[in-house]
Amino acid sequence: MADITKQKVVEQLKGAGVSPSEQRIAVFSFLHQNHIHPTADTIYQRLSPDYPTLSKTTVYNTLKLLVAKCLIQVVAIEDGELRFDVNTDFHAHFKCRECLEIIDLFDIPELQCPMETQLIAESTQLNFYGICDQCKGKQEEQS
Amino acid sequence: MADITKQKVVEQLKGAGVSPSEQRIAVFSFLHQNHIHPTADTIYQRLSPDYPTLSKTTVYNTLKLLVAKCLIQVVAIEDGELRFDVNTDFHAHFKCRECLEIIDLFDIPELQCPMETQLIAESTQLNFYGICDQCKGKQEEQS
DNA sequence: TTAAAGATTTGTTATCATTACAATTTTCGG
DNA sequence: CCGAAAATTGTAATGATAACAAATCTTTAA
Repeated sequence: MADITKQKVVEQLKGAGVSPSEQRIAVFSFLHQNHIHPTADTIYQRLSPDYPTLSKTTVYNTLKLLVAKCLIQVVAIEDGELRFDVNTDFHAHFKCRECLEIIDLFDIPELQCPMETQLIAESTQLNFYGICDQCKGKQEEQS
Repeated sequence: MADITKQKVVEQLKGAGVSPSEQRIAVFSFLHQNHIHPTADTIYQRLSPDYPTLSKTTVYNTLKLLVAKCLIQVVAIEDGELRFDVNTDFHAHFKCRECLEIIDLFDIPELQCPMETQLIAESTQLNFYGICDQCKGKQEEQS
């Protein structure tokens, strides 16, 4: 699971001009090690046991800072909650309406606005909604 | 601005099995006549003068119903507020970070999940974020 | 080393979109 | 015209996020 060392995380933070506090290291490491597109609350819940003094406000502040420094990406796939992704390269997401999990889809070429519009996209979100294979299988069993 | 008659709106509602109350006609007509991807609150604010007894809950209920009946589409382009669109055909959206307006982009072919994933998208959202031509022009003037 | 300045974290409170809910009003079949 | 079902309404609840000020930690300069 630990696909990145604490060293590397600290280096990335410093490289972006973010002083590497324990809390920031914890949040950023969590995202590096858990590619589950978590919400701020999920991050808070999962880190709390190991960082008992951690505040939810700090999680929100840290996430906002990491987004501003382009170290992570916001995934606005569902209203009412933001999700976060360490992978800042363009890729699409598929959200299953049953298990609510989000699946990364990488083999999609980066999209641009139609040329005649002259619009330049600074970022792009491509979201698919449906039912994943596992959940589809379960439903077919029952019928 | 009135690009559709009340008659047509009523027909569409009935056709989808929605009884055409005054409030539902008002909300659906507003969306037909104002392609501004409004939020529930905007719809409520704009209709209130003409429908003084209208309740915001009714606006939310109606929007949810129209979405369920596939008469309108949800545009989840920004967290914290849902927007609504009478155009249920696939098209992309561009949100300007300055004026916050949403521009429709039609000349984009409908996207599918990569074949090898076996995933089938029931709906798709393609959102671009950047700065529109007007706002870009204003910024260049000042510098 | 030390003290002030600055940065960071924290807990509480506020905000805002949306939903839940129960009461009231409207609609419609008999 | 009456009563059941549907629709609407207002209020209260929820839940994610932001604002804010106090507390703590870190850094810098004397």
